Amino acid sequence: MSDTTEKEPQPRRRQARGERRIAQLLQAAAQVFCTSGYTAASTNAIAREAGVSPGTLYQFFPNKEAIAIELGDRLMHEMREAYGEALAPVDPATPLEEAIGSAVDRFMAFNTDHPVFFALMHGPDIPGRMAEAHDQLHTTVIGRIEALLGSLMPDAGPADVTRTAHVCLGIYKAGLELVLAHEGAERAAYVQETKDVLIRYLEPLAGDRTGTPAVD
Amino acid sequence: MSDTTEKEPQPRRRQARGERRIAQLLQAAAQVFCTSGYTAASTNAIAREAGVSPGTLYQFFPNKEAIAIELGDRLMHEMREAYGEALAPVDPATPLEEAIGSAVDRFMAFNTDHPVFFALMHGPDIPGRMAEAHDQLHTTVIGRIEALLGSLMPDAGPADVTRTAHVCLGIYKAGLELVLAHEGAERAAYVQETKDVLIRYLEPLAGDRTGTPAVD
DNA sequence: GAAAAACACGAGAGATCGCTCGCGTTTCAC
DNA sequence: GTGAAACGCGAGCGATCTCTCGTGTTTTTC
Repeated sequence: MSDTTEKEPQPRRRQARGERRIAQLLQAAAQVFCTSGYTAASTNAIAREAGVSPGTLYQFFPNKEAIAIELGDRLMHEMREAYGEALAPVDPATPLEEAIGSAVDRFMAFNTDHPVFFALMHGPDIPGRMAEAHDQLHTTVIGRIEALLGSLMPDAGPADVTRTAHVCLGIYKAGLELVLAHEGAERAAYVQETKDVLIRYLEPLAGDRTGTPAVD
Repeated sequence: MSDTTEKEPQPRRRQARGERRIAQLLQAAAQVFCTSGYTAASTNAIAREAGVSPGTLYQFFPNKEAIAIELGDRLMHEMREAYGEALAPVDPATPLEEAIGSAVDRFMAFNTDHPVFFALMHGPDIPGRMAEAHDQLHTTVIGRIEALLGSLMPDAGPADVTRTAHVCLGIYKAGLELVLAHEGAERAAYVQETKDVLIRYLEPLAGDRTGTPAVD
C-alpha cells in the first residue's frame, strides 16, 4: 500500500566492483558456453573461469538461466547498437546482390565476433526464457525478409513468401555454420558462397515467373 | 592360452525374449532421444518408456552411450539396405535436376521416417563413438558429392570442389530442418524448395565459368 | 569512526543421473 | 525333472551439478 511497494524489491545497489564482476562473469560464461554448450556448462566452471567462488557467482545471478539470459540480452542490445536498422526494409531500388551482400556481411561479422550468440541460439537445450527470445528474434527476422521478398514476388501468395523467407534464413544459418568452422581465406570464401546461394535462389523470383509451379 | 580366449567374452546367448526387449528398448530410446536429445535423455526415462526397470536396461546395454551407438549402427545399416548405393556415383548423363531430385527425395524420406537420425547426428553433445560415426558418414557423403561435382566443375581446384560440396551438404541439412518442422503439403513444398536451391546453386557451375573468381 | 550494506568465500545440502547389486522368475539344455 | 543361464526387478551407491548459508572482508554512508 505504501509508495515503493514492488513485488520484486531490488534494494541491491551495485558497486563498481560488482559491475566489474558481472562483466567478468559474463565473459567467462560466454567462453564456457562456447566450448561446452549451455547445458553441459556448469556454474562452478563459469565461476572458476572467472576466477571467483561459486558463491560469488550467485551474488549476481539468481540461477544459471539468468546468466544466459543476461548474456543474450546484452548481445541483442549490442547487435541493435552496432547494426542499427540492418534489418530495416532496404531501398527497393537497391540491387538484389548488393542488398544480400551487405546483409550477409553484417550478420556474419556479428556472429564471428560473438560466437556465443550462435552457441546460445542453436543449442537444443536452451532454457525457456532463452527460447522465447530466440523465437522473437526469429519472427522479427522472418518478417523483415518477408517484407523484402514482397517486392520481389509481387504475385505470390503469403504462404509462398513466408516459405521463401524461411528458406533464406535456413541458407544463412547453414552458411554461418560453415563460416564459423573455417578461418581466414577459406572463411571469406564461404561467406561469398553463402551470398551466391542466396542470390541464385532469389534471382529467378525477381523477373522470372516460370518458377511458380502451376500444378494441375 | 586355451582356444577361445577372447578379451571380451560374450558367452551371453540371447533368448528370443531378450532380442524383443532390445528392440523395445531401442525404440523407446529413439522416442526419448527425439524429444529430449541425447544428453538430456536419462536411462531411467528410456527404461520407463519401454516399460521395464532400469536394471533390465543394463542387462542389454553396458551404458548409455552403447544404446545410442547400437541405434546409430542399426540406422546406418537400414539406410544402406534401403537406399543401397544412393550415394554411389550417378551416371554423368543424368540431368542435374534429376540427380539432385532423386538424391534429395531419398535422403529426405529416410530422415522423415527416422527422425532420431537427425537428433543423434545434430546434437552438440553426442558421445565420442557417435561423433566418429558421424564424421565418417560426413566424410563419405562429402566425397560422393565431390565426385559428382568433379564432372560439373572440370576446371576448378580441389579446394573449390570440396567447398562446394560442403555448401551442398549444408543446404541439404538446412532444408531437412525445415522439412522436419512441417507436415503434409507444406513439408512437400519445402522438399521442392531444397531441390530448387541446390539446382540453382549448381546450375551455373555446369556451363558457365564466369563464377570462377580470377583474383590477381 | 561506526553501522550498514555489498562483496567474497567455500563447504555442503538437496536433487538428479548413470549404473550396480542382490535376489527372485522364466527359459533352455540334457 | 533339474541345474544353469538368461531375464527382470528396484532400492540405492557414488558422482555431479545447482544453489544456499554462515562467516569474514571491503566499501559506502552518516
